[in-house]
Amino acid sequence: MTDASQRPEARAPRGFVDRRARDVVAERRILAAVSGVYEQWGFEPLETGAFEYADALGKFLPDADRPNEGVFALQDDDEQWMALRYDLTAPLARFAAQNWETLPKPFRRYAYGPVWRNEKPGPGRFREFVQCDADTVGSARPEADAEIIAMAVQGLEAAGLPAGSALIKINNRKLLNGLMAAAGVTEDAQKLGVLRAVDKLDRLGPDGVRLLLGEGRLDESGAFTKGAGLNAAAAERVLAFTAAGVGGRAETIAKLADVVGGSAEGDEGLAELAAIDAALTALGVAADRAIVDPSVVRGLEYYTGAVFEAELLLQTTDEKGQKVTFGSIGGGGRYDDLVARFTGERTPATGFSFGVSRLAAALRAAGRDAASAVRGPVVVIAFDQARMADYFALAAEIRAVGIPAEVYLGQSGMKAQMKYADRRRAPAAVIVGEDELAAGTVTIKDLDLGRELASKVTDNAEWREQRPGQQTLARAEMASALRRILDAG
RNA sequence: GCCGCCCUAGCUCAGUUGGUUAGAGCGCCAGAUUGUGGCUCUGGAGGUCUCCCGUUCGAUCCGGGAGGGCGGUACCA
Repeated sequence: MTDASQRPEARAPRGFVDRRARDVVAERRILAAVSGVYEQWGFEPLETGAFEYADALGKFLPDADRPNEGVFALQDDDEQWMALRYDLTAPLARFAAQNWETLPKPFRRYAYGPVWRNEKPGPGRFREFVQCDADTVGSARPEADAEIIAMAVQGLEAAGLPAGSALIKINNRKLLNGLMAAAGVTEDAQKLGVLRAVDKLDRLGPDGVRLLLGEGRLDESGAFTKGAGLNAAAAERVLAFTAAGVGGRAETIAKLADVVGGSAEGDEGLAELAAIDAALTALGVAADRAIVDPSVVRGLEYYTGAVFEAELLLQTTDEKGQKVTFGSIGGGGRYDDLVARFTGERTPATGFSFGVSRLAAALRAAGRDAASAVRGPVVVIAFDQARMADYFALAAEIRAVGIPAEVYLGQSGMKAQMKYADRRRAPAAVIVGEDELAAGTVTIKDLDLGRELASKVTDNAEWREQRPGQQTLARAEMASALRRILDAG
């Protein structure tokens, strides 16, 4: 035995979670359903490695001083920095650039897998999480955006979200760019400041955003956030723009034309939105599934045109009775410059990604995971260490009819074995001792039924006498009896 | 990253105005119960009171630092 002070503490690194059967099964179901939809739309699966060379991942280049800023990075034996991918878009851009010659173009692929971010974890925010992503590389058509949106709607519903509980909000960066150009904002840093301010609209409201568009904002904790430095008139124009969303897509687009029309870039964005609207309508996606919302901007720099965000409309209460709004569950947009980083050639691309465990949490809140309670196998009680061969034969017989089964392999007595079966959430325990062996019978205990019956019995002697949920029958009838128990459950 | 609050058993928390053996409930293990998960009773295991340094005759308690957690804020490719 090692000295206690030398023993490692059994704990997972912060921001990394262990997921047990219930969560694993739920996420697998989501991925299977969404993959099915994506493949039906002609998107092929693609898997790339967890590591990329750091320079391929984008602007956060690890340097010797701060190699792990934002990403988990390490140096290969040839001294090159490599880093765990932080999303699935950057690896796609790298893959597309590397294989561009031989790929069918436009290239349509979906991917899912873990991504890693080296940043402060929070509630519902981890340093490792699973993303699912679909992109079209090599098509500048607005229809490519529309198709991604329509497919996302269908994918989320296939995963189990109740129809209409998610809404895709669509906007176009070119509108805001046109607006800012008209207001005399040309500097990139200031543009980014405007985007970030607008991105906080849902949290801070118009008044908070007005401060951030101007000089800056002092929050409750006393921290000051520097604003984008717009003059009052320009700030009001931006706010008016973000508030221009109305019901229907076409109506919103018409209204936006009044606000941003006239600038070349703004008109381009309007034309793209109109084309997306037309394609969505043709694809059968109505305004109850996807709307145009000018307040959606997404904080990321690399989007060049259409941007979209999937918002959950579900509102539920958590275990403390607090109201919980799920909010954004995924997003995406058009990024026409990402592949060009490698090839030097502008390659239009658009995509959508969502967090798989976040969607799983949403489904749970929506009460859509009832069926995912994970059952254990039928447990064959190991009564007598000398009769293991008999128990294995029983278990094999049960498996042969398609029911998961296992023989208890611990050392404990029968009481502990029953407890084990209970904890495994086994539907039934199979008990074969001396009596049953001699009589050619098996005793089967329906654990769910037993639990229910036992709750009504308070007297111990009576409980022992009743053996609730238990039946003894000929061995030949074992499989069909178990089948009945499973079907009833 | 910045600001605030917090850290005592596996979990939720008492407690010591600085004093010798730190508690409860739940959970866990076992027995009562020839071969039965529940109930009841009995017993048991489990803690360097987050860590390090300082003050003190003496620190889980006071001071400083570190780590971790929670909330806000920033960032989020």
